[in-house]
Amino acid sequence: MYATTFLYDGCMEKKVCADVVVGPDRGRVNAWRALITANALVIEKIERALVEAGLPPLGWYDVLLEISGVPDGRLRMHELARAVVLSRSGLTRLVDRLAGAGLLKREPDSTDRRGSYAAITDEGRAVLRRMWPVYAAGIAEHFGEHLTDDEARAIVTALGRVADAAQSH
Amino acid sequence: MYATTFLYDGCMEKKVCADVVVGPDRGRVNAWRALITANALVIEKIERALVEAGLPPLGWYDVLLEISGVPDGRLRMHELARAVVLSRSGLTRLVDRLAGAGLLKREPDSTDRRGSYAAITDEGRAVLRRMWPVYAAGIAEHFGEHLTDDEARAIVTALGRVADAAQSH
DNA sequence: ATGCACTAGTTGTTAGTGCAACTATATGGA
DNA sequence: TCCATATAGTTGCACTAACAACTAGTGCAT
Repeated sequence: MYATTFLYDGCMEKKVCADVVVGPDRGRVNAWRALITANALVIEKIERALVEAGLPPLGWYDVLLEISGVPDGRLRMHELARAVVLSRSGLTRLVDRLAGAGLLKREPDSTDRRGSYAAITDEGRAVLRRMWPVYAAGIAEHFGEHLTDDEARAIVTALGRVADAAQSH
Repeated sequence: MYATTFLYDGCMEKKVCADVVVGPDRGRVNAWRALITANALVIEKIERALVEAGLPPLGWYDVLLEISGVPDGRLRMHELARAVVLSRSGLTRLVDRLAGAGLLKREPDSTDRRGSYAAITDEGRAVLRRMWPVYAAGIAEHFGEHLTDDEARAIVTALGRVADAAQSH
């Protein structure tokens, strides 16, 4: 897992590599560092809370949430793949695991015999509902509590822009 | 890998689980969502750039950077473990890999025969210097460019607070 | 129709990760 | 001194993830 990944500040400060001409300025680099550190630490806390509550990991949450959000409660694999950041093969096996646990059911697509649907079951929805309170509490305690309203707004707009750019091209 | 992990917004909006009394408000949740999404997407881009440049992954960067930053260029395993978010056993094997590639060298600690040092080699420093430009370019292109100065500052202070809280207790 | 490129998804293989159990060493108190 | 307990780090095992190769089915152009 991509942990903290601190940056080679020394590179610029100590002028060990003066040949670096272009680079993000100090403030941007610090922002990046803060982001990956906070991300890693908070996710670790939340995963731990889920384990302690006897619930599945966040990856399962992703998939269940995505599928639960569409009207007929089912999604083709490639649609799911777009929403969840995971390789195709990884998704196949993740869905297999979810299906094995009874939270999803696989259904053939009658109009395209190559494809198959992943459909959420009642039990899948139930698990999703049990997970959210734990997840929400983790976000509040380890993340939300430490932000001002202004900061929260700034993060949404700034990182939204970052995500849009990364997704588009 | 913790991918996007979108939140169960529907939970609150559609009042499917009215029993959730406490929870982070909408803005905080959106901030969290933006953070994990941006993190996942940008890291993916940077990892890909490193692969294309024939360089090791970010995890190696972490370790090399951390060790290169101390005066005598070596660190005990447990000191390294504190800096890098990785389990003890994971760190053991990561250091083994780095050592296998000639970027680190393991040295016994003469004052405590249980412990061993991971010491950076010249080649390790060289790799670190080759990695930084690629990493820096990735940060600039996929992250920094999309932030205003104010936003960068807000992220540093806000997420710094988040990380401090997570690390302390 | 038939061939060919494209899309959908799965499987083999390899590598990285965490947990729990283990070995070895250190340390503080009777 | 000697033992209990704590600390440092490694190893066995099970699981997860990515890449590449593969199977199967679609659909367009002749």
